[in-house]
Amino acid sequence: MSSRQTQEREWHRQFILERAVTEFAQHGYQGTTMERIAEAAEVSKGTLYNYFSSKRDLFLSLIEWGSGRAREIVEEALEDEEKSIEERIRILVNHFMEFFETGRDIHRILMTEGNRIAVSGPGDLGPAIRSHYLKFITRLAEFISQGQQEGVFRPADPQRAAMVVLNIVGAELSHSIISDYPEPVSTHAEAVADFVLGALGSPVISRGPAR
Amino acid sequence: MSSRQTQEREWHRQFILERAVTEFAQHGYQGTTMERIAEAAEVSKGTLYNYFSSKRDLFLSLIEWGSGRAREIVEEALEDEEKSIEERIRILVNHFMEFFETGRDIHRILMTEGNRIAVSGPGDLGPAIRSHYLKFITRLAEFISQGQQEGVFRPADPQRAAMVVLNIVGAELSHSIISDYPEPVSTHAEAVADFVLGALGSPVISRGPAR
Amino acid sequence: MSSRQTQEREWHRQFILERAVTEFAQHGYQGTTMERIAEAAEVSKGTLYNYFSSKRDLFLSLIEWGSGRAREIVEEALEDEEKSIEERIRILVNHFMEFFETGRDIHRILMTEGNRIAVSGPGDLGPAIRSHYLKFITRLAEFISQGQQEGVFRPADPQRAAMVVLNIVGAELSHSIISDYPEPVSTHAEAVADFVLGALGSPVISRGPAR
Amino acid sequence: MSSRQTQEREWHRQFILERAVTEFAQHGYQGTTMERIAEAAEVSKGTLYNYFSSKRDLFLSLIEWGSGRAREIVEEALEDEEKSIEERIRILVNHFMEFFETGRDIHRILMTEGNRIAVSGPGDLGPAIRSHYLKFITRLAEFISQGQQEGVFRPADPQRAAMVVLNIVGAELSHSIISDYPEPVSTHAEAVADFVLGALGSPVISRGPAR
DNA sequence: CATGAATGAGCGTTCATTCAT
DNA sequence: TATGAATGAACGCTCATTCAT
Repeated sequence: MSSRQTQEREWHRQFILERAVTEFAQHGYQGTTMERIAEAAEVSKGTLYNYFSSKRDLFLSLIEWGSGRAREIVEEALEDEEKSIEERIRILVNHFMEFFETGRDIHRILMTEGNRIAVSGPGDLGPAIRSHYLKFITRLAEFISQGQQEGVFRPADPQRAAMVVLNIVGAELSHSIISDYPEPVSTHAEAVADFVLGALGSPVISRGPAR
Repeated sequence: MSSRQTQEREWHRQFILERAVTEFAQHGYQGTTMERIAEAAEVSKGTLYNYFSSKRDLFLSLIEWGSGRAREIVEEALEDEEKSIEERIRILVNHFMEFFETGRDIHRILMTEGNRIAVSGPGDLGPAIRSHYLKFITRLAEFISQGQQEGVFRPADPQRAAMVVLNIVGAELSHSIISDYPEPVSTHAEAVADFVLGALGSPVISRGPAR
Repeated sequence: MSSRQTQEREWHRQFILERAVTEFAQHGYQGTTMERIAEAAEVSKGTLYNYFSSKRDLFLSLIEWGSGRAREIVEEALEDEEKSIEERIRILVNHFMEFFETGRDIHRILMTEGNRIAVSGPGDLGPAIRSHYLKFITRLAEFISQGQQEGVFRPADPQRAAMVVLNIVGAELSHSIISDYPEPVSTHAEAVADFVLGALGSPVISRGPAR
Repeated sequence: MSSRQTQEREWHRQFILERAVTEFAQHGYQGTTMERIAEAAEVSKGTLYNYFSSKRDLFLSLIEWGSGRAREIVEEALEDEEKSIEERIRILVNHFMEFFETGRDIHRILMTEGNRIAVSGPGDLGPAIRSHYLKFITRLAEFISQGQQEGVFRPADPQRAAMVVLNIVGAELSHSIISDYPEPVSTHAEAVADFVLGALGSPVISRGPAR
């Protein structure tokens, strides 16, 4: 097969994934039909199976892709050792918020469906997703641990703290849905970061409009 | 119909709901079949339809019941005006943690399935659930608002803050699932309360083993 | 469940099997759809699954039923020790021919589909069918072995001989299909028995119209 | 188009057929996919359709080819008028057994799938196959008829007798499958011939190890 | 001519719901 | 009221066939 064909095949695969994300985000794993995905991706049902061996495979590919992107965000935000710990947390939240804007759907899946499926999903999706989740959490926990050693954060189980950070960020997503406000979610990145830093124990000096 | 018959009917209905909770918690809304619920409730499939007009109705009844119980917890914890704001938050978290222990399933549904379905569930479960959610959040937001006025909490959008509180508590649930630790979740109520108070802006003086 | 209900359920199951036989006989295992069986049995597709867990299960039940009936025929024909060996073979062939008349379809399945599937069927039907086949062949082989010891039949591998007998009887089925003759297959039982006895080595003295 | 091109095209066609035989033999008509055939023939799926207009056409070509080869065997074995009738039957059986060895697959198809499809196959394969079958049977019947006139065989419907011969040979195939013995089928050609001659009414004087 | 991506009708199977008993 | 057999629409998935390259 020529390289160009391989390339195009990969593009097409990506395209299908991108369209599928929205469906899964809106209807959940079980509620999303291959038929709908096919329509959303503007291909026939059969074509889906030329790219993914099953619905499960498609969904897992999507989780992998999404959690990969999320890990990149964490990495990019945390790796710059020149910046202060607090600064880096703010950047992390910021990047996450922006990721929401463009990848709001994939995040929603990661947060809710992933959470539920990690418990006892159909076709044993659980372990696979849980593993992606853990890689993600672990990196964040390491950073928090470092912050604790430097005295910036108060002592607490780093993994629990990482989970808390993740869920506070997720709370903003829920809030945006419930409140149905018009402005981009990332507008509130500062406010969210305040909650995160507060939870981790850092003295909060909000730089947002409040106060 | 005699009052006693009415009473028994109501008991039976409750019994079915209690058995259904576990199923929904384990398999999600779509993944739970009426067949399974019937078996779990030790009745026939047909009987289910004598008590609930549809699967949707059954699930909604369950959400209503669960979120009702959750609202009671919030109310009980927050109403005692003799206690300090911070004290009441700690009690709230404590009660929630205990609710997890006994009603872990209903909570899991409220947190994950509820969250997802609130967006765009099958058969338009969304609006109904969202309304329950809001009543719940609103009460918490009122209390936080009061705390802010009293200067105990730092200023922030109270509804957003309420959502953050809820999600921090939810984080512990996720953490317990991921970490698969053996002790009761409520063991960690103190640690969770610390995160909550930190996020809300209260100066944290942990009374747990840390420090 | 009352005994009458159980009884009726069993009848219904039998009825479905009887209707299914024709379909499988005409279109083979893979060529027969559950839809067609449902139509033939005058029920909905879903009902089929109230009685059989899968297409495979339905087919296997049918094979079991048919091969059970066939074994009974063999047993009935061969057990009467008062009759001569040759006489019993003639009775056997006769009964088989009559079985064809009423159960032509099940026989066709046993002969052709069974044969093919025994090799490498879909969903590993092979071993199950092969086992039924063997019980059947073994009883016949025992009888032939006895005949050989009594000097009525010439020496030969009894199992091979049993297979030959079965296939000669089967040949008549093929012949009736190819020639498309109008009279009942059992009309030719004598002629078929002559072939069988000849093959087994008994001196043939046909009592049919030939000679 | 040059003759050489035509030639090569024909070769390629043959090659595909030879590879397809194995697939059809193992999985049956319906159970064999064009995908599998393409893989087995080391071409793409599309190419298959350059040589055969449809799966049906491919299968029919294969039946034609196989039954042609079978007819040749019959012809070769029976035409040598110098040999005795009995001798020629033994040669026929022998050749058939050898044909099994090299063309076991095509035979299996002819015997089982062919048999079933002859009745009412998908896409009306029936009549076409039946016609091949008849040509084949008819030649054998003629020979048997001759044997009967010469008094070597007892009187019987020649076509029925031909069918019986064919099925006895087929019995050995079934037997080899059921018994799963290791030696080549042709090892037992003598034994099979004994059964055939016995069935046709010839006095059996086995030349095999038995007696 | 060779390819393999695209197609869509059709398959086996599931399950919420109905209804005669 | 309680039952569970019957239903049929809808699902995930397969595969013979087409066609642009």
